[in-house]
Amino acid sequence: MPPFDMWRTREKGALTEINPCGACPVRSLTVCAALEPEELKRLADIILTQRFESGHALFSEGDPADSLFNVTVGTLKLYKLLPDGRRQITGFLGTGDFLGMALNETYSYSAETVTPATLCRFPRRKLEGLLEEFPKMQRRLFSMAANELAAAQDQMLLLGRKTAKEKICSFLLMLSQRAAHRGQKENPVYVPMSRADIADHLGLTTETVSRTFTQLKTTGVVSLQEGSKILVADMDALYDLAEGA
Amino acid sequence: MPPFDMWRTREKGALTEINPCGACPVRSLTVCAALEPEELKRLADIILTQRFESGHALFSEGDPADSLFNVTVGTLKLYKLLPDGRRQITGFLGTGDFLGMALNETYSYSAETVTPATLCRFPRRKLEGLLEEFPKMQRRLFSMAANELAAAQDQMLLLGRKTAKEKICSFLLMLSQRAAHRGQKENPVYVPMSRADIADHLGLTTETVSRTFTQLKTTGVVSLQEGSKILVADMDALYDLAEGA
DNA sequence: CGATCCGTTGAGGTGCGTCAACGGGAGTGG
DNA sequence: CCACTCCCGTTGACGCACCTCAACGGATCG
Repeated sequence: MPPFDMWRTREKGALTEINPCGACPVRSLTVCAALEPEELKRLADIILTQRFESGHALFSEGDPADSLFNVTVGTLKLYKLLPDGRRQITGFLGTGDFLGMALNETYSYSAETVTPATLCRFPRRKLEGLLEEFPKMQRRLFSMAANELAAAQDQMLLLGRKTAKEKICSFLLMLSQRAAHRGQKENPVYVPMSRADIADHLGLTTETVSRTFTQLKTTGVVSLQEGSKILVADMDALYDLAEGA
Repeated sequence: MPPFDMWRTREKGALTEINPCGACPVRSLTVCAALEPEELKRLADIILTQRFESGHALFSEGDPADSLFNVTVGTLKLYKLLPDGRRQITGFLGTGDFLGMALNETYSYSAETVTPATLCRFPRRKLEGLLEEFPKMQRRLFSMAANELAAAQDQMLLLGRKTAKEKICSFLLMLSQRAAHRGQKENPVYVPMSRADIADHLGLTTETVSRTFTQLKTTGVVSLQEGSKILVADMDALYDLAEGA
């Protein structure tokens, strides 16, 4: 982390710094993992690193899609809304995740920070140019998209066919596994999002989420800890509960 | 369609022919759209064209993933199962769609024909080789994956937050729009899949699907026609009903 | 002509939503 | 420091959209 005087205000709600990609501590998790040192310099020329407070809207569904982002620190949520305000959170993103891909000229979902977060912003045109030049990066991006697609299919199974308890257990397992994948602690599970966010991700209400957590605590499967952490007492039981066994 | 004697049995349940990609009538819809004539020849060398009856399982979740497919004719379903048999159909595929992408060495979902179908089969190793050579095809595949991802997000919104009636209307609209995209009639909508398949796609039961169709018929929004076709009498009403307006 | 499958309809049950109340923590202003 | 207000999470009482179970008719097939 650079001293504060290296930061400068860039736009409302964002702090911007110049960050050399070569020194990026999370590069191995991102699209940038595919690049050689000199390619990284080219990349560093087009990106901005920005820090946002929690609850900051990066962009909304329908906005012109002229930026793409890489999460380096923090958690984000992506969501879609129905006209009457019903909301579906399609996914939570963390360190290494990439967002902002758009088919047309506008975003098809909204993105908002859940915790304070640091992101690398790529101007869309310039990134597309680099992708032409760096086929390795193209391939890396493709394999990340394939991963997201598999996760989306799991989520469809969850939303369409699982009970409330199975949904909560699957969600905790997913968080645990993703933390492990990023080299973080997999237990206790860090759960930074609110009950409302969890509900809108799992197709439930906050009340049902709360009741189900209480039930899991009562039966001794999990226990709550300081700082939005959930200790899984019986990981095997959680696996079984997640699939209805 | 070639005369029958051009077909030869290749494996149980499949008929195989040699098909020059250059003459493929649906190429513009597929991954192959990106290729030049001489590249198409290279592609033709590695593919098999196969025809399957309806209800044929192409592969199952967990099978070794050594083939990829392109749908030229017919409809398929992709699905995942829970241990107790609950099923979620993550999507229906038709002309031009691509399937079989796998992250590891095994498929993460099952695939089965809904109608008689014709597919081009690509051996995975050989296709990966060609993708290295043809970056245009790589890009085309990526944009198709991005499309699928957007569709998956729509489906999550549907599964998590829509009512039964909204689900059915959204489903009909989706079928209509996809037919239009393929240059087929968008109304009446061709609905080749069973009530059970629709239910497992929308997170409902067959009874609820049936009842909801009856309700839409009664209120004059749609009417059933011969040959699995549904005539949408009031397309605007269908749009409104699909989003709860 | 029985057997099977599929779609439809009815009657009744339930998992989760809705509505409401309450308590604790954080921020804010006096 | 307290008083006030939010916001969030929890819990209870109740209702309902959809599920479950069951019956039936039509189509297909050996």
